[in-house]
Amino acid sequence: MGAPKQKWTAEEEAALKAGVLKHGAGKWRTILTDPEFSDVLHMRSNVDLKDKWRNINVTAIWGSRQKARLAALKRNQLTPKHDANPLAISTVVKSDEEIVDAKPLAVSGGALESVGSKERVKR
Amino acid sequence: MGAPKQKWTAEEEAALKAGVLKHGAGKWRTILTDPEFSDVLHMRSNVDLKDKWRNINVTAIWGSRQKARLAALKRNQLTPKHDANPLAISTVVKSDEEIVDAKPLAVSGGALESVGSKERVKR
DNA sequence: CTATAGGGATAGGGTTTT
DNA sequence: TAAAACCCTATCCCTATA
Repeated sequence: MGAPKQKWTAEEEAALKAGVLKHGAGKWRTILTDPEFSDVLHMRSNVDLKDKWRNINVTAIWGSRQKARLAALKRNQLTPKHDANPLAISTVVKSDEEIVDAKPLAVSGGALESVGSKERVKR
Repeated sequence: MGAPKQKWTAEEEAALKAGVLKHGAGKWRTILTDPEFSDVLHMRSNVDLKDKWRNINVTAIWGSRQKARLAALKRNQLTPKHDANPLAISTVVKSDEEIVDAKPLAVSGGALESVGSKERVKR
C-alpha cells in the first residue's frame, strides 16, 4: 500500500549522526538541507530523520528500566491467555518514579553536545 | 531540546472557548489578560491560543472521515491510553457541542475533501 | 516594538512491515 | 514478540504583515 519500506544504510545513518553532532538533535530540516548531508539523505524526509534517531536511541538505552513497566502494560492488555496462578506475587511495579530521561545521545564514541539548555518549566 | 510539549487540558480548552465567546476569536492577548482566564491559561502564550483554536476548528470539520477508521481500529486492538490527568471531571459527558463561532470564522464553503490517496511515489 | 495569521517544523503516539 | 520504518496530527516555531 504505502511506502515500500526503505532500510537505512550505514552511510545514511552515519550522515544522520554527523548531522546531529553538527546541528543538534531536533534540527532535522537543517540537517537535511545542509549540503554536507543533503546528498546522502536526499531521499529521506525530516520526519524520517526524527524517527530514525528515535530508533537509534531506543536501542542504545535499553537496559535501564521502564522496560518492565511497558512490558507489563502490554501484557496486561494484549495477552489473552493463561496466567493461572491467583496466588502469585501480585506483580506490583509501583516503584517507578524516576524515568531516567537522560538525553540519550550515545553516538559512536563521541561526546555529544548536551542539547538541553532551555526548558519550558512553569506548569 | 526545548519544549517537551504541553498537552492542552480540558480545563484550558474550556477557558479558551469561553474567552472566544467573550472577546472574539483573534483577540488572543485580550483573552490571556482577562482575569477570568489568566489563571488557567497563564502558561500559554497568545500564539498558543491561536494555534489551539485553529486545531479545534479543524478537527471539528472532518467528523466523518478518518475518524471512523480510527475508531474502528481502536476497537479492534484496544490501545492502553492512560489519562495521567488526575484532575478534570472525568465523569464522561462533556457537552462539547458548542462550536462557538463568535465572530470571524469563515470555514464555510463546502466539502473539505481531504486528499484521499496516500501513495508514496518518490524513490 | 507588539500582535495576529499562516505556513512549516517537531514531538510523540500509533500503525504497518520485517 | 520485538524492532525498524513509516504515518498522523497536536503542539510549537518562524516570519510577513499590520
